[in-house]
Amino acid sequence: MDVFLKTVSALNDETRILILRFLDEYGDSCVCDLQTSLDMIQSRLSRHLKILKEAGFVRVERRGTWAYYAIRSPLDRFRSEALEEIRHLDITLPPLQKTSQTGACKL
Amino acid sequence: MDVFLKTVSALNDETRILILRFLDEYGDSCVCDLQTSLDMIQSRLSRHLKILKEAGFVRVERRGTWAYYAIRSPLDRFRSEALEEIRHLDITLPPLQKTSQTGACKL
DNA sequence: ACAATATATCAAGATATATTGATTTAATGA
DNA sequence: TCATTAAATCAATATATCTTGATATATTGT
Repeated sequence: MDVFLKTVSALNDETRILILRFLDEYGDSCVCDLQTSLDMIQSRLSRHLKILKEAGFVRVERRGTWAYYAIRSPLDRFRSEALEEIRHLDITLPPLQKTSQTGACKL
Repeated sequence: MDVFLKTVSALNDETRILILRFLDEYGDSCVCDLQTSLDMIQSRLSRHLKILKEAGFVRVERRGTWAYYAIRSPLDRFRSEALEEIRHLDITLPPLQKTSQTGACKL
């Protein structure tokens, strides 16, 4: 698929917009933190993170069994404009819950 | 639906990207010109034009039985960035066929 | 090597979106 | 008013995408 269409397609989902907004606000997060904070089951989150990654919005860094996702930097022009739009959306962002640091995730 | 999501959703389709690219290149066009030039059946075209209109990308002007569509101007920041991206895509744009001017459309 | 845990992938069903052909609406001209 | 034509909408089907629960993979510590 064309790159632009893939980029747009990745933006075309409320869940992914929320994830992007979350990562933009709180910075690097491991999947289990996202799970507890956003109250999503693991497979769903994993799927959307993959789509965001393949669309060039996020990067992953593995540390042990954990996978830390973050907004890619630098983003190209169109993607940063999209992120800027997302930044100004009226989204009620749930508070960050750092399960990964306080102990094991045990989800 | 949220405005941003609606905007993105409108971009998330090859047909609509082609239509936007076409209007950007050739300017105002009536539906029958789009039909012949892009070789699309009328109902399909009409549907996509409606989506583009409701997403704020195009405007319509009626002249008699004809409906002329054009890129809205000015576009807001995000939409113009999107259009700019589309402008640089590797799309083989079919030539403009002005059915509406040479006579009746008779499609 | 084995157990435990985090993450990724798979399969099935549910939901949304696109395509087509048929029908409806609206404007023009005889 | 009636016939004609452009464009919009509708109904049915096809296709794609999302969600969930189950399973697979990979890493750590014992």
